[in-house]
Amino acid sequence: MPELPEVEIVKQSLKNKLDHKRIKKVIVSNRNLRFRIEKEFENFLEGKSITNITRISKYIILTLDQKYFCLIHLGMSGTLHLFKYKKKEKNTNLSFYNSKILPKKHNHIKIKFHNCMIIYNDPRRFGFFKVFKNKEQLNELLFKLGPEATSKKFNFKYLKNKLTNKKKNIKNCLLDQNFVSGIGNIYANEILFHSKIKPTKLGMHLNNEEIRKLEKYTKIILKLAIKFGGSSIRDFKDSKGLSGFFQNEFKVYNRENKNCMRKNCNNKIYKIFISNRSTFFCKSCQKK
DNA sequence: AAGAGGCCCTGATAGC
DNA sequence: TGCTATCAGGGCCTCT
Repeated sequence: MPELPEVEIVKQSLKNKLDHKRIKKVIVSNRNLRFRIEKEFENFLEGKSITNITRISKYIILTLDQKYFCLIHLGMSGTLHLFKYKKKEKNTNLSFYNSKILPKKHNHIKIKFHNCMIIYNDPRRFGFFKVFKNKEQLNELLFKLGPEATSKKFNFKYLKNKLTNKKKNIKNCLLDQNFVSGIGNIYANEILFHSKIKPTKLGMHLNNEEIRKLEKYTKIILKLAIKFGGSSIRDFKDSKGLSGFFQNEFKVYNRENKNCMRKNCNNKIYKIFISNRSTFFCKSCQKK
């Protein structure tokens, strides 16, 4: 599901809700996510307070007691659901949460707070939770990432330098998180359409104008997608259950055989596969 | 060393 | 209706 805009939306929807909340109880019902959840996971989290919630590329980071970290990646199908506490019935230990609909299966992790809880659901289990006992350990993992697509570090100079002699096609470059972080398959397709660059073009063959457009539209598209609340295909929702609307703005993604939306272009959108990922483009707008 | 492809996993959908 | 095949928003690992 989630690329940088969707992860940002999830983070925003958790922010202020979980800030400074103390974790009362953690329940893991399936430890086999992308990485197996460590035995100490529950114990480590319980009793600690969430002192900050941030996002780096497609990762959500919970800061715990200002010095520990819980790194969350939603993989392809992960979702976080926030439930507010409603009431506790007299003489029982049952807690009741508001009635927001939750999938019946694949709810792998529950994190309970005083008056709310979050549930991690992930059918395909490509996502993961991992705790870090200090910042150095966390940075070790994160420093391998390329500059964030929305950041100043991702600029003409960086791209020009990186693309020189790059024999990889530009679409795979955009999907390579060590090249630039935060972009996934949907936004890679959309960015290349707006930049008028053919997805199969080798990185080394981009001219200066194309590099400038690539930088420009990467930032425009991702920031616009955040404004629209992300893209909700296959039911992406934020932690409160709200959908995004950027899917209505797609120009090429999932539009095989439909008309190109650029003014005065009469061509259709083609679908090809690049490294087994579906790739959409207009042959006439993205000639080379 | 860089790049391509397989693979992890479940579910929705298309085609027969 | 019910089977099988294919494909999904990610990224790690292996092979060349």
